[in-house]
Amino acid sequence: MLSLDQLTCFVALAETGSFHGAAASLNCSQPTVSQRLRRLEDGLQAVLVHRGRTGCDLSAAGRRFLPLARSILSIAQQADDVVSNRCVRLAACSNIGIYTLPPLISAFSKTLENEERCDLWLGPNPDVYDRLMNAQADVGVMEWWQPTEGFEARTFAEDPLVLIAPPGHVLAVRKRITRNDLLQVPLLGGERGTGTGRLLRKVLGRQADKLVPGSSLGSTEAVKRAVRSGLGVSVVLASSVRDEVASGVLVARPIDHVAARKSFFVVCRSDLHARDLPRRLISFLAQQE
Amino acid sequence: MLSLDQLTCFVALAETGSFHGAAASLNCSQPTVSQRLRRLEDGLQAVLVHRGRTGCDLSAAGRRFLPLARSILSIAQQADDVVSNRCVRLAACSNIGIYTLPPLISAFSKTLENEERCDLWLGPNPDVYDRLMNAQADVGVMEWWQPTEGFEARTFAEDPLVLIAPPGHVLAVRKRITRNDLLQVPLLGGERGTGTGRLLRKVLGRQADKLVPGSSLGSTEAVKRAVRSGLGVSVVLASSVRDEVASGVLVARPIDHVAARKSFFVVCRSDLHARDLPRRLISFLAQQE
DNA sequence: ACACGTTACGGCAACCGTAAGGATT
DNA sequence: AATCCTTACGGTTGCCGTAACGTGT
Repeated sequence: MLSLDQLTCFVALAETGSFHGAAASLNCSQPTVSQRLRRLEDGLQAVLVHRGRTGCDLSAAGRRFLPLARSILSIAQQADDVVSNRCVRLAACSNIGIYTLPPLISAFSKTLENEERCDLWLGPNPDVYDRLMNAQADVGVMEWWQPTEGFEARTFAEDPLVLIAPPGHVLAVRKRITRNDLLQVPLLGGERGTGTGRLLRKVLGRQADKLVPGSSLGSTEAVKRAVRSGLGVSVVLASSVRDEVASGVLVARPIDHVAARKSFFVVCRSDLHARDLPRRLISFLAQQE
Repeated sequence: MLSLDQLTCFVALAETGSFHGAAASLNCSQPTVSQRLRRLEDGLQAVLVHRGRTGCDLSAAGRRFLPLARSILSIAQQADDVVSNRCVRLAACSNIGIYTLPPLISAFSKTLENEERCDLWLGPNPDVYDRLMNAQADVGVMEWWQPTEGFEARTFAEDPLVLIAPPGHVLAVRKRITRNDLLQVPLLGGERGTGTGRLLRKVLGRQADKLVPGSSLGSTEAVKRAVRSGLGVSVVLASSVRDEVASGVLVARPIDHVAARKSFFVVCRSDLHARDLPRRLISFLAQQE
């Protein structure tokens, strides 16, 4: 029966390339290494390591097995941190996770005790939801949220939306942008199915149909590149173009509309205590707002 | 020290909701369940299960731990199959994996002995490459391949490219489609960065610039839907529209050009034996060609 | 009295380290 | 002779099952 000692031993053996080396790195006697590997091989009914006089190397089966062994050990490693709540596992989606969250997490990490960690995972919104449900994440940061028994969500207002244009563009010199302005220029990005697209449609109402079709670029990075190349203008979150605006390759202009801010949800289980790491993270985010 | 028995026990406990139930499902005595869980909790230094008189339920730490326990057990389960080569792990990318491979795999599975399996994983081309390198996949099916020490690749010719149009379209009644035809109609999809787009550019040469821009729809499914709605025509792999052509919602026409076939690579480690499952899979694919 | 989980204890098997053995350079 | 892995053996520990115990319904 597969044991963690056996796996550790096998991995050490693969890394050091010798039984003596493995024994040294594991602080145990060398026959113990032999025995552990033997039991492992007996259990799996396969030869994992070819013993040569000058060290040893993995068999084909051993090579296939190595990544599995590493995975198991890595998860077992996580276990300690996860049960003792020394680690907040944050799952976030798309733009929020890419642009807004990193600096906040970085700041939050500085407030942590020793041994405490904060892990960020990025993925599409439905996957974030799944991770919360499966307890693979402690906190979810999402563009939409379906109220769910046992969980609570807090709404945060994100950066305002801004219009971006290449320097020298007609709209780049205006102080502010109105709804009508948006409808009169070809707008890149903002396709259906993205958070920004959904918000744009809400701001523009029925007139949203006038948005130039066929301009689905898929990612904010693609949109930024397209605008820089002079293909048109677009509407994105202010924080996503901070660098480009600072360096002058893009111009950003605020948009005249109250709803022109995107909000996001921060979700966690409702049975957490106030001193738990996930709650402390959420409080921290609330303070920063 | 975390053992698999302890994990199995914990999962059974979570599923049955009682120590007796777990003991029954594990075919062991009930005090053994108590003991295993006790050791597990001691090892993790946390209470995982709240004992009540009427069954028991997981603590917060227990809920966080459950998915980790399941992951470890699931990987450990795979281990047997993987080392004994009773399981080919196939990693494939995009369209090939979605449209071309499933029927082939289904046919191959019928030739397998008892207890043998074939797992398919889908992801972007670079991830397929990574999986091969990390030995997380035995066979890779890819759109491009960078020759790599220790691996060998075989080239396969895939289905021809066809032009698809809605029934009644001007091009839908033509027998064959020429290069010039392609340049004179708005073409949906085929954006840069996709395999089809790359091939189209190769077929059309410098004239590829005439392709209608801004029509990046992201997925073949999106392209098919757009064509069905009458937004335009497109070029896709024949096998990806087999169903739609059969049911009459789309019309497919062959394209007059020798290079209008996409090729893909099937890759495996070069140190495999002929009777190994991955080699048998590759031979099978070669026969079907 | 019953249902459910814990504690107590005897026996077996697993595991480790020391020491000796075998093979190759 | 030296290096490297394997085998052999004794002692300790861990783990299981039976049996007895405590406690709520």
